[in-house]
Amino acid sequence: MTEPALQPVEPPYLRALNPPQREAVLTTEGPLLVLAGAGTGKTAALTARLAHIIYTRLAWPSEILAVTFTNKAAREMRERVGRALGGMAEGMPFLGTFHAVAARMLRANAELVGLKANFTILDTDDQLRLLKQVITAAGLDEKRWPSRQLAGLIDRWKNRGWTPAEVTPDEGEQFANGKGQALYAAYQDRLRALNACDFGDLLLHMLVILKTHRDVLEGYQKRFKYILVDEYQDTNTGQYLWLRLLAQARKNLCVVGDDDQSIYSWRGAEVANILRFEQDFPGAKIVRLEQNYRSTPHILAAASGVIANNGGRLGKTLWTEQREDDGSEGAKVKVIGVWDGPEEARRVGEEIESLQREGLTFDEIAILVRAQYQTADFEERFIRIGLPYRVIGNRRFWERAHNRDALAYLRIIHQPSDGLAFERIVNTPKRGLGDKSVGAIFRLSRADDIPLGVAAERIIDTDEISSKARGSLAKLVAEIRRWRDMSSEIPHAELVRIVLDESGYTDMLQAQKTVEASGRLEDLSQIPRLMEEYETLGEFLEHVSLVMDSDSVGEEGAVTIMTIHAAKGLEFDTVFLAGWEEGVFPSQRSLDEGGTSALEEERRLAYVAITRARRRAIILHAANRRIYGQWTSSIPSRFVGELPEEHVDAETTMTGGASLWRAQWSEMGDPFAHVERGTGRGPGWQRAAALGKFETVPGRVLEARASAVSFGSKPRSDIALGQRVFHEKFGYGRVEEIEGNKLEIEFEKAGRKRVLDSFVTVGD
DNA sequence: CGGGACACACATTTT
DNA sequence: GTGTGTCCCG
Repeated sequence: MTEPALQPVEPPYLRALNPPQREAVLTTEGPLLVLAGAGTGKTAALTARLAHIIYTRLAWPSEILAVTFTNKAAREMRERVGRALGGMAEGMPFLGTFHAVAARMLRANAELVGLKANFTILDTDDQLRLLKQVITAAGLDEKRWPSRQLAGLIDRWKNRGWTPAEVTPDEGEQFANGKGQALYAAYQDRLRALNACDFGDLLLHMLVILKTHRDVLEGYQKRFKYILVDEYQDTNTGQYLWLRLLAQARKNLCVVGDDDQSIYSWRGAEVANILRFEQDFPGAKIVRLEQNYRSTPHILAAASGVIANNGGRLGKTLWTEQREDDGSEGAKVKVIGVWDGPEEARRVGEEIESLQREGLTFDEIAILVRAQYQTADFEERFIRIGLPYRVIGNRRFWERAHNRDALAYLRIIHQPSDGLAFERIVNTPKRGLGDKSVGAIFRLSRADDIPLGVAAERIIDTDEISSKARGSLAKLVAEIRRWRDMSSEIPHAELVRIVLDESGYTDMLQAQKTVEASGRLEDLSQIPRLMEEYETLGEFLEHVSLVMDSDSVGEEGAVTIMTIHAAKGLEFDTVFLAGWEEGVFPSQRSLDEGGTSALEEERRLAYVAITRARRRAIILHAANRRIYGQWTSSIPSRFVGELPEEHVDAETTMTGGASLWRAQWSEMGDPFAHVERGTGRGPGWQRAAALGKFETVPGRVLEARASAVSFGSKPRSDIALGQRVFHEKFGYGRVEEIEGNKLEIEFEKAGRKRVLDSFVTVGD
């Protein structure tokens, strides 16, 4: 026997790992598939693996390729590896999302696909505008052949790794009577001319380069001694091909995933990639992580019960030793039926307040929804009761026109050939450069094959446009030049302020004096803060185009509201799962488009949702919901019925209770079975209601609850013109106008805004 | 050329 | 209920 003292000291990162996790860490050579169920310590194992490879000098940080699907995951991994190694993880330049890593590689090889290293990454909006131009240029009616649809097709092709030449006639047929392929090709030409890339291009261009340039491929194969892929079930075909090329030489490819958590097939993800990993990489070792460290038994069992309804799973048996402090199995999954959306929000608010009284902090609580529109009821309620919250995944920030305008100014400064950015700001704010002048610039740009910005400069010296237009164009061009010169000297966060002021953009908004305008100014004022985190303007722009998220510079100590998709990979003590109703979740739209396989994906989403909870999962469903302005009645989600009864505590404010719904479901089977798919324009829940059978809410219940629903509509007697009032978000102000229950208030700090009277209290 | 009035589609999930 | 495109007039 070896003396214990002689054994090498076990590195800290291996401590606290269970045997399969250890195996996942120590099996560094050869292909490895780690099947990691929800909450099984996957991230711990992954970071330990990276730490191990670096710590034992198998590779330098820069020789590891580690891809994740979200920036959040990448950030977390970087932090945790750093912690495990204490600064040794410096670098890891190739740890990031597929897109971020691909962008980095592409910048180094851009010229091989006819781009320059400083190419622009287009956002969806630019992409659509460009496609619209392409469609119109081909003599097609954009109304009949919408750019959105073409964008969807092209995206799908790119996800599969197809260049225009590889689009099958059959596929090209799907748009404008077979012009799909030609339009795709034309679009790619336009992109190249603009020195730009769309999202899919980042991966596709890199794939093409790896396929056609042996030297480049071999360079990367040599460089990446180890490759690690997180969330492998979410890879699409293009990403799979990309990985296969890179891993071919050394075969040190470790992929981690869970087929039960595959929720991105609509984005091109192929679960098949994980299902056939063994065939792709013969001799692959498989490690299963099945011990769950996150959730209490009831929660895990409830989730397992739901997912068991799916077919074609790799299959795992998750188990847990988690118990409450007192050794009990903890709370069952609670199902609460409520009357409508506002009541759902009210109810969640009350539950949160009582949890807080028990000592739970707001950060440990999340509300998960299927779709963004569901967040509105909660926001409204939480503002009203002063409950701190944050909404994650607010990608809408960079989708708002004014924010993109600001971005376009920065883009044209950073990248003179960014024609789309120039087009966007040339007449915003208005400077007398209308369709006529801009059209002339366009023609010159196309005729001489020069970027829009250059054409603009040249046209000043011609008489193509009116002298007035010439004057303001000359001024604009000069200003952009000046800003560009400035940009190397002053902090870029400062640059935005200067640009927005000097361009007249701020003045334009200030002149509008509307509530919307003040909100926009508020948005714009946040941009410098968002920029401060980046070294250079270029870095910032790259980040924005890759993330399109304002990164929720979030307050601590707030309840989190987000979509289930955004919650993947996260965990909370208590999770509220809102809107579990047919049509909402599973989403009718999804069902209409994808049938059974879409239903299974929705079910995986339900599984992901439940498994986010450590100690408490509360599922809610409302009998009525206002969707797109229309009140519609709805029935509980079939997933509610799939929860194993013994792990559920049901409570409903409606007659019959949960057991009634459960009975109905088992009796009915699939109530949509006889509803034709994809027909009719109305949302599915309307169709569901039309089935009659489900409109079982008795009138007297309706009456009994109705009074609880209406609030805030009665005029307030305590508010008069000139009254000093207080608002949760905007602070103190004076009432300037009263219109029903809407008030126009001049706030001391926030300016003039219209708010509902229910949001203010009488000030002193 | 700019602005306002109006009609109208259009509405999941995200790198 | 939203935002966007279009039409007309000053």
